[in-house]
Amino acid sequence: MSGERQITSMSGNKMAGIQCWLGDGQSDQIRIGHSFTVTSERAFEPHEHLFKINDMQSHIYQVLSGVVGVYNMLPDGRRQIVTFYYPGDLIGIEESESWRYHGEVLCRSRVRSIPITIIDRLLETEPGFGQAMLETLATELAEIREQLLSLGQKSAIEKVATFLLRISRRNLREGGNQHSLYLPMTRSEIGDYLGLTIETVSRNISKLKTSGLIHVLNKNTVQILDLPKLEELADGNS
Amino acid sequence: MSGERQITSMSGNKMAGIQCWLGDGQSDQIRIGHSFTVTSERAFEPHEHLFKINDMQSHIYQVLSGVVGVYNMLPDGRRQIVTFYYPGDLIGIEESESWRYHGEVLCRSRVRSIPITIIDRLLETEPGFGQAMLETLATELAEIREQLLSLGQKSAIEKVATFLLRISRRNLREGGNQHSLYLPMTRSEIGDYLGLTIETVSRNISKLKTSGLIHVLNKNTVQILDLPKLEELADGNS
DNA sequence: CGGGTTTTTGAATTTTATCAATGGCTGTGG
DNA sequence: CCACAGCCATTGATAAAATTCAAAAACCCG
Repeated sequence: MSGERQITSMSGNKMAGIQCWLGDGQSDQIRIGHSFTVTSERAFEPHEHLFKINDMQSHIYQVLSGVVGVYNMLPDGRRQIVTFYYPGDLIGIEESESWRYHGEVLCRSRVRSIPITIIDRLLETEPGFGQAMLETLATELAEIREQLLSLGQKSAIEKVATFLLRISRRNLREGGNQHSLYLPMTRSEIGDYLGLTIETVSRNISKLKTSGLIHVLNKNTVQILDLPKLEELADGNS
Repeated sequence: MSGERQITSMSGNKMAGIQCWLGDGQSDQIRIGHSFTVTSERAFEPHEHLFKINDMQSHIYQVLSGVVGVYNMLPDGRRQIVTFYYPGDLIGIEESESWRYHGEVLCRSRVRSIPITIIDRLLETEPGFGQAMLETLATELAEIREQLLSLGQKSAIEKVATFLLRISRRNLREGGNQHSLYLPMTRSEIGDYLGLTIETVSRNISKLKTSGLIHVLNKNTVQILDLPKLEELADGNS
C-alpha cells in the first residue's frame, strides 16, 4: 500500500494480482491470516448455469477448466455474450447484490465457488487485497472497452480477426502456443460475442482460410499462419 | 468496512459513493483526515483534450459542467466513443500508469483535476474509500455491459431509442426532467457512440419524430412524447 | 457406421453505409 | 436588422455489408 499503483495484471504472471490471495485454482484453500478456508469445486456440463440474472450473489466463481460465458439478453431472445472466462479467471468480483447478467458453462468445465463473505473478510484483514481487486476490475474494464471498439466500429472480418488474436495473445500470456488456437465455444457463441450471425462468422473464418491467414484444423482448432497480416487486418489496415 | 457490500451508487444520491470524499463539484476542497487540499478547476473549449491515449496519468478528472467524451480509435480514423461523462462524473478512477483512451471536451465545459496522489492518500487513510471506488468501478462496468448489448445486438432505431432513454433516466436520477432531453453532443458524436453513421442517426431520430414518440425542438433538444413506447422499442419489443 | 447436430455455402432480402445535394441554424459584419 | 458564410443536420439515391432463409456438407458421439 505504498506509492505503487500501476496496473499490470494484464501482463504475465497472474499470481501478481488478486490470485495472490485466492489462488490460481491449483489449491482449493484460501488463507486468511493464519486460518485456512476450503472452497468447493464442482464439475459442470455444457449449458449449465452458474447463475442467472437477478439471482442473489452469494459467491464469486473461478474457472478451473473449460470456459464460462457471461451474457445479457433482450426479451426477444437476442443474446450478447459479454466475456468468455477461461481457467484462472474470476467471475463476479465486482459484487453487486444480485447478478447483472447470466453465467453459463459453455463446455464441460470445473468451477470453484468462493463465498463473498470470504472476499469481505479478505478486504477487511488483508492489506493490499482491495488494491488488487481494483486492478482486476480495471483490467476487465479495459478489455470490455476494447470489445466496444470492435462491436461498434469493425467489419465482420475485422471482428473475427480480432477475436482470434485475443485468444492468441491469451495463449502467449499463459505460456501457450501463440499460433495454435483452441476454440471451445460454438460458432453461434462466437457470433453472439461479436454481434454477428453464425453464418457471418463461418463465412469470414472461411475467408481468412482462403486468403491463407489461418488454417482450420477442425471446428475447434485454428492455426494462425500469418500473424502480422492478421494483426493488420484486426486493426483495420486491410 | 463492515459487512456492507451492496453496490447502490447507480441509484439516486451521488454523495453516497465516492463523491463523499471527492465532493460533487460544489466545493473545490478535499478533506483528508483533518487537512484540506484545494483542487484546480479550469474551463475548456469544445474539442480540447483533457488527455490522450498513452499520456501518463497524473490526475483524475471531475466534470463540473458540460460533457466529456472518452474514446478509442482505429488507425484509419474510425472512432468509438466509450462513455459520455456529465457533471459530477469522475474520469480515470480505474487509474493505470497511462491513459488507455482519449478524453475530449465536447462542449464548453468546466473540469476539476484531482492529482492521483490524493487518491492514493485517501486509499491509505480513509476506511471505506477503497470500497467506494470498487462500487464506482462496478457501476461503470455494468453500464458498459449495457452498451455492449446495444452495440452488438440492437438495430439502429433501437440504439437511438436506448440512447435517448439513457439520458432520460439520468435526468430522472439527477432530479431533472425525464421528458425533456438536452443533447450537448453532435449527431456525429452520437453516431460514434452508437456505432452508426451520422446519417443513420439523423434518419432514425426523424423516424421517431414521424411516429410521434418524440418531438425535436431543435438539434440539441428533444422531448419524449411516449415514454412507454420508446422503452418498448429500446428493449426490442418493436 | 449412422443419426443428430453444427458448420459451411448459396441466393435473396434487409439493413446500414456511402455519396451527393439540400435545408436550416448561428453568429458576424455590413 | 438583415444578409451571408460556414457548419451541422436532414433527406434522397445508390452501393455495400450483413442477415435471413434454405440446403448441403462435415463433424461427433455412441
